[in-house]
Amino acid sequence: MDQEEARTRILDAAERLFYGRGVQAVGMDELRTAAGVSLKRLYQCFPAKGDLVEAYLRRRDTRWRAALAEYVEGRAGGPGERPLAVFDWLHDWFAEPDFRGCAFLNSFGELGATSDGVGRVAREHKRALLAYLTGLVRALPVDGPDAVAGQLALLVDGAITTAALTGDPAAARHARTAAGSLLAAAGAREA
Amino acid sequence: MDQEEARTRILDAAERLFYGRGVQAVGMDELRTAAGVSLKRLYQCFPAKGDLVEAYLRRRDTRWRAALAEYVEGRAGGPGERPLAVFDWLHDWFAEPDFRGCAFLNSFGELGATSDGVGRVAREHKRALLAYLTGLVRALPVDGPDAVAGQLALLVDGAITTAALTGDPAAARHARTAAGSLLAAAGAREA
DNA sequence: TAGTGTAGAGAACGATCGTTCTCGCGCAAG
DNA sequence: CTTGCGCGAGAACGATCGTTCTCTACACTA
Repeated sequence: MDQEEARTRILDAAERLFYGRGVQAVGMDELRTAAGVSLKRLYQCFPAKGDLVEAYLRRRDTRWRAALAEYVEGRAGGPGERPLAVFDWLHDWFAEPDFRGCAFLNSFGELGATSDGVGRVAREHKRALLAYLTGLVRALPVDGPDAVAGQLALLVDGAITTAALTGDPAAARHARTAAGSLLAAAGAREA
Repeated sequence: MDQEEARTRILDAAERLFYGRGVQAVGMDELRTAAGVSLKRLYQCFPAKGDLVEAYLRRRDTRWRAALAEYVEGRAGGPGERPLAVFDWLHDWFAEPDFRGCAFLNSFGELGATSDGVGRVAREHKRALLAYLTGLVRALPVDGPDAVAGQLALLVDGAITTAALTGDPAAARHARTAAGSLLAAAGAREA
């Protein structure tokens, strides 16, 4: 087996287990079994569990944001619908059977006080998300686009945590409605 | 030492340590030392760690919501300012030096997949918060007060998680601005 | 005063954690 | 063919976890 394939299989197993049950609830031995990789290989790919956690979060960050951007790009008609399409994508995500909230907020809540690496990755993720939303809002004729983007980011995080706790994807629709009101209040016209 | 006092000291230590560093990062022995209580006493008050975690969360829930309600009651002028006062209270909370996000969301992210007791308490907390916000909004002449309250709840959760991650209490002000826009959009007048 | 029960201090236990070490097998080079 | 070398399988290690047990000291009662 290639070193590259081993990394992929380890990261796949890590994402499924860490995201589904929490980092501390999954031992390295169970992870090794799920990945179908020897313990030696696992430790030569990731010298410590913390490295694996950070790598898992980084890969998930890029994939998550790419999937969101691809959906918004392909779905939304005009620029005015793009910020709202974000919440449509959230709704689809929330409805997935293994949805369990934001991986970064969960990991930060679990390890943020101990590991600064987790906190760093989580902050970068949210900062990148805010930057993406800011780009979407700036393309519209709204007053104070950066402030509005920050408000949308609050709605996104609120919807994710609410959906995770209640198990109800409807939080995405409520957030979408609120986002529409905020954009309208800031003067967005259907462009 | 009284049994009642022992319970209080244990819960005080549990709240400080569990909230500050996460549940799994704190052992029963460290907790025993922090509480100044014998191990035997600790286990006769709380037969297992899970019981202590749930008790800590339940006490925090009642105190947290009581503090919020007291602030809103005493601070806000008219009923129209009450929903906004919620975010002022959040700002004060975020600025506290040991603020580390929502104890219920943190615990749920850490243990929600394993322990259903934690999930139950966290859901009850958020449901009670939503009910409180609904009461505040229903006192105003707005269209669809329940939907608006749900939107405010999204902003509250978003502000808490954002402030926890960035360490910046400004998230509360942004959320307050957004809440004002949403209330205005729903037809709230300064009552 | 002698006996009894309870509490505190901390050792001890079994389980599990992250990590490393050992062993044996297959393969490639000389 | 032989001789290393790298890999997989899993035992082993030290630490730590949640929980229980032991032992001692002391307050209260007859």
